[in-house]
Amino acid sequence: MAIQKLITHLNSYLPLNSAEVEAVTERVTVRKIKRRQFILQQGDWCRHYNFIVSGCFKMYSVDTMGKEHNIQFGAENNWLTDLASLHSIKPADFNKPYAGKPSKLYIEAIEESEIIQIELKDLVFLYENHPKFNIIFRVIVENNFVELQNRVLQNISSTSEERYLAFLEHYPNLSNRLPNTQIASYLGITPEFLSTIRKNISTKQS
Amino acid sequence: MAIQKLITHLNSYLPLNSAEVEAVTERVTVRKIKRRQFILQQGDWCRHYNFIVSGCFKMYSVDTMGKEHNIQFGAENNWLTDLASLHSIKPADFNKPYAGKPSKLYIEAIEESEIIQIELKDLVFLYENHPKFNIIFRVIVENNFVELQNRVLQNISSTSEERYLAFLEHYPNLSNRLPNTQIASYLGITPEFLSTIRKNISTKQS
DNA sequence: CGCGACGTTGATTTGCCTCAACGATTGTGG
DNA sequence: CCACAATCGTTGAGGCAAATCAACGTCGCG
Repeated sequence: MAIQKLITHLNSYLPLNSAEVEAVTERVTVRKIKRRQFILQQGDWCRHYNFIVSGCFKMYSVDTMGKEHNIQFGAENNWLTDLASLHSIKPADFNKPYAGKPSKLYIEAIEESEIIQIELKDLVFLYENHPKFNIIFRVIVENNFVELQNRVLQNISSTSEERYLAFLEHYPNLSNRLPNTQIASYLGITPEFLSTIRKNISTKQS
Repeated sequence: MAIQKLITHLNSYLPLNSAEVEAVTERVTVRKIKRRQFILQQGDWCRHYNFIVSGCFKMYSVDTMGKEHNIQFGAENNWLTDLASLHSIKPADFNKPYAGKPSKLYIEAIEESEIIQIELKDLVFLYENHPKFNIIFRVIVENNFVELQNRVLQNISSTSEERYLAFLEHYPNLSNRLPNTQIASYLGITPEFLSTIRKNISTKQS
């Protein structure tokens, strides 16, 4: 069952007691998302943390030329949200639907997916009534921060080929199921150039 | 006074009461750091959060060719630490000096500086005894995460010139005092190429 | 079946790096 | 305080990395 996957995930950070499990369970929503369906679009006010139970998503921005740039992928047991929008809300406005900044990003399903959403106001309730969630979500954000920092380091210090190989190694479960166009967008190169990189790698190996 | 700058900074997130102020004050260390002095070196176990009272630091990694790559700068009112190392420690090992992973990074003073350090075990004490600090440091990490995400987006979607102009706009207080070689390393380009970018910009304007 | 997304290839152009050199500035030890 | 070394910003020639544009075959999906 979907909720059980979330509980197991949270338990891996800090074991929850039954009151905490109940508090979470009461405040989340399970949703099924179809391929190509959006759970966030540019201009929306981002209001949820999204936990991915199954399936796969891409979060991207669209530039002035209409090109998409993948900022992050998310698959099973990942969290995906636009913190820039979600977190621009001040505590006093948590209940208002349109406080803070609208999002500049899109989150779109690449596969048939199932997610669990938790609204910011419910998360704040958990923070205030069950302090353990403060720690869990701080650690989740810290982990994502470290991942992102490594990516920045790669971007400023490695060639495209090195970055591609690092992606394959670091995200084997993603590289299998994503089209190369999407990977190219994530790496910041064109699909054509990724194709020549792949050719070079395969000729080296043989 | 140095501590007062830290308190003012923390108050800007959530106002502290006198017990919380006292708890922080008792557990931090003020240090003066000279130019070119390190507060973290590759191989060290990172044990502190560093709050910069005055001065300026760079955090960088050194690649196999011996080249430095600036991951982050820090100036007044910024926090600087290697989360990847600091945060690899499990709660049970907070008191041990060599738990977790050694750092891969350097943090070096670019100017004569003053910092306030807080050890992980003291921060954990604050988390457990004064839950407000959980929120404050979660928000600090979230803010840094959003900044980093914008940088990733820039790296994969913009030209070097655009990234340089964005840097000037976003960090005017840093771009004044940093040598261009350091900015180039942060942007992931060579100093020579940054020089030609600067020439292009100045000829465009006139 | 037909359309659109995908992966690939090639020709050409552009962005950016490498290497070498130079003057100007800063800093440091004698 | 001076002399010398180190750092810095810049310029130019040449080369490689990567983008652009166009084209083509394949595949999955409606």
